[in-house]
Amino acid sequence: MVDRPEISTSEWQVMNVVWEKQPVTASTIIKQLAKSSDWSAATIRTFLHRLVKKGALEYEKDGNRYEYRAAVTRASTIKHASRSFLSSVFAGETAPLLTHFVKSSKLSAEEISELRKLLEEKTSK
Amino acid sequence: MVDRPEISTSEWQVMNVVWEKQPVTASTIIKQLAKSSDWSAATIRTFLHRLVKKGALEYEKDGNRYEYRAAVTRASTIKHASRSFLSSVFAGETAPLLTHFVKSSKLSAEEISELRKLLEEKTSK
DNA sequence: ACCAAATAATTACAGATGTAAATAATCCAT
DNA sequence: ATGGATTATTTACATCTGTAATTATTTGGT
Repeated sequence: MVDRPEISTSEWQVMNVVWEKQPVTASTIIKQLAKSSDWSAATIRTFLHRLVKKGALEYEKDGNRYEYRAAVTRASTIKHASRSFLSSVFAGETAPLLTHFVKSSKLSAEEISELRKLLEEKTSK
Repeated sequence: MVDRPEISTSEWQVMNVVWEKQPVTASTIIKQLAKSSDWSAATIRTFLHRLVKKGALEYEKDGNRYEYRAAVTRASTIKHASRSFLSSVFAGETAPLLTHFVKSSKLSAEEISELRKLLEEKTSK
């Protein structure tokens, strides 16, 4: 927890697959990412290698392949990235950030009432 | 508008000062950033130079110094950065993003009711 | 036991970024 | 007009990123 690994945007794509399917092999990840990207298999393997080096992923050998799994939780990684996004892009001001995303997003009725409930709780608290 | 300049996190610090104070000289920016960073003057001048090259800033000569001003609006730059943050960190899902930031933020009563109003409008729409 | 196939590790290389120092151009005060 | 100060431009350099290709290692099948 001392120094968090910085995850690049490409690496986030990979991490998102791992968090969803772990433990998971490289070839499964490659197959999955083929749907949403046009990276070659070699490129994705490079990302995996770098993520291991950064301490964001770890693996266990299973025959000649690796079973990858996340070494950091999605929640804590999101928290870190969000903090830094908030601080640079919105100069640390949360309300404008929320306003921006509320305005620019499509939300279902359920999502909206869920968020309103959350805000309500914050008021009384 | 063809290809948006990518603004790095350090460069965001500089842009935020420019948007707030433009038109503004390098030395004013340096003075301002001294409060929140420990960059040397040379470093900040490098950022200014790169931002001009990227087309994010422009300047007008005033004697031997420049008056910098933004060449892109804050709103459009925020929109761009937010889209890419949403897509990589929250896998494109806005509701979890909003939940995260609502939960992790301190909001004043006014801000909360403002946001609730915004959400309400979205419902009826 | 050996070979084709799969996997992982190493190497490559250009552009971006963080961080500045060195150099060149310009201006103000004397 | 000149020299010190200020500003901008150029150069530096290591690390990170995007994007692979090349090489080495392992393994399952015959």
